[in-house]
Amino acid sequence: MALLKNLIPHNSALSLIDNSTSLRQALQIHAHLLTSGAFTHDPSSFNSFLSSLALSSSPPLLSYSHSLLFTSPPQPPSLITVNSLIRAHSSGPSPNLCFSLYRHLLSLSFSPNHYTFTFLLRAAASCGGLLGPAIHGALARFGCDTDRHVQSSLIHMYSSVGLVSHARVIFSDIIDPDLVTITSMLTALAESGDVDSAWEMFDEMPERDTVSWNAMIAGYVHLGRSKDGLDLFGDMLNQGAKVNESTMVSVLTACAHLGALDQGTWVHAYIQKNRLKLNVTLGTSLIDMYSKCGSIERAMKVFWSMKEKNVFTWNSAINGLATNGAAEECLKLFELMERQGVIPDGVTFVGLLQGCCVAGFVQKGREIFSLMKDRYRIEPLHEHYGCMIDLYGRAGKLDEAVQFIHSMPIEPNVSAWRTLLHSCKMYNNVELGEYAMKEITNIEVNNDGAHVLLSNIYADNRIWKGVSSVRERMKEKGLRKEPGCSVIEVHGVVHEFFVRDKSHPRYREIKLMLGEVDRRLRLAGYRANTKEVLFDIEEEDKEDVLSWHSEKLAIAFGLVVLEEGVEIRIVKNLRVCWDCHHWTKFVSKTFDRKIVKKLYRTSKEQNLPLSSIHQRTFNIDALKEIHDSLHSKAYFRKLLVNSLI
DNA sequence: ATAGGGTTAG
Repeated sequence: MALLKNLIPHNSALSLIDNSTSLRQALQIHAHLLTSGAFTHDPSSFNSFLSSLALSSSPPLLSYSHSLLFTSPPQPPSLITVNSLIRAHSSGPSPNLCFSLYRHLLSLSFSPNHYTFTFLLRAAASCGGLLGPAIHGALARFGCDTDRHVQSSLIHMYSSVGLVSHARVIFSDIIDPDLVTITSMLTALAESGDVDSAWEMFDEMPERDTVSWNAMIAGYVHLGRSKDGLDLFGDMLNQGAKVNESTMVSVLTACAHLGALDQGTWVHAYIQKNRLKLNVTLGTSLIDMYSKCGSIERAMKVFWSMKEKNVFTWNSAINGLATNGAAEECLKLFELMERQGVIPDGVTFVGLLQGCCVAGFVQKGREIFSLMKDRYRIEPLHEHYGCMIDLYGRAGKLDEAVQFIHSMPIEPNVSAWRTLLHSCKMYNNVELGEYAMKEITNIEVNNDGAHVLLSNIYADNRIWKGVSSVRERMKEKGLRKEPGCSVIEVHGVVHEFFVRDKSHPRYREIKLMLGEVDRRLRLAGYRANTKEVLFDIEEEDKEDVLSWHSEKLAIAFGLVVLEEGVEIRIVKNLRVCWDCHHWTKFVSKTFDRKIVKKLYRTSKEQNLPLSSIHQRTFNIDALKEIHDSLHSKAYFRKLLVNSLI
């Protein structure tokens, strides 16, 4: 035994500790260090031991290290040791422990330093709490407010608690801001919604690195300006900036929002070609991109290939299956998730409930809802209640939907009533629709979507008085229907069409194609259904109103430019009207095309067009080329050059 | 024997 002790000097014992070390192993190492006399021989080694445990990024070891601080140590802890513990907690599961450690540190009569405060600020940012300003005061007292690391952490903290103006003040006090502080300010601006100011800052930066590019791209993508994000990514490659995993995550998110499968596929190939590490986050983004672009098979292929998965990964797959109509598989995957001991969260249940909803599994949906509350102790949020209302509503169980709303322990929000209103539209229930509308206007007077829905319900039931009175009301309130917008990606380029949009450079061909479609559909027995048109008619010229809907323009464009047999994928911001749905089915059959439509809309994007620029025509030949020869930056550059033509 | 900015799901 004595021999063994000599064989393992304590510094190698410490280097044994990493995040795979179990608590049991840590205890053994601790015992070894104690019995070998390491701590008495070299008192500072106790501090090293505590730090190693804290920095192992393993929560149990961190707790153990934390508790040892309060036993009678062979030597008082050093400032560095306490700092290490604070640092570990700041990015660990309980960041609020940082603050009690800080008090402990003061009670030991230490003076906290810059290190201490950067960690504390990080903790305050992630707690989202009110402690940030207090820490700001404290660090000023200790004279740490001129330290760059502290300054950028302050900006980050104020931004994360929603106080951009404070972040601005900090920034303006920095005499000579560097790359990092500018990036941190840029991010703060973007997160506050002021992406244009962020851009200004980015544009004027004397130098940029990968992180600043990433911050700007992410800023656009988060605000729903995905197309701008992709364009900026193009610029990034063009300028030869180094791209990394984070870049790709944002770019894939943009592709997912735009339904840009070709670009997403290109990014996937780029990742492989450039040996970027397919970490959990990146893998999850890929799953999400593929499933949002309608390619659930490829999404699941990525899912199964991933060795490490977290709850995000599972949620993306479950959600993808649900929204792609694979409810059975979605429920099966959830069972597997449970068997593998992954704890589901609220988002998991949104996916599961949506799966049940589209498949019409009412009873299963009820069970899932109870499982969430009773077994997993997850308090349902508006989203979950919304799914349940939709579940009943779509299944035609309107009474149950209403009862469910009335039994909600939280105040139903606008979207709860709107979901009900939507079911009323599906099942022609005027009376209940009026009731839902009343509730909606009690909460929010100006809801354009709800007005349009109610008007359509009246129109369906030929209650013209109702139609005109809703229209009147909208006019009074100055409400306008949000313009419909559809995007289609063709050979890696996103094209955007608004309702009644004539601005596309190939509009003539589109119009001709619409005529051709019209002719062939008539032969096939299609008759336009005008009952949902009424809303648009007053601003309309005599031309065929229905053919102006944005998805028809987009599909016609797809027919013009896409090779035969290539599927047409459309992403739309508003509900697809009955006629368009019907029309699409006919086109799909008559032209023998697979057509996939997705509804995509986030609250952030509500009043924004899906992008600001369209009409860019890249000249790529076929998707397979993307896989074969185009794995390089040069390829993307080529796209951009072509786009300028 | 410790620092700052960027990345995922509804």
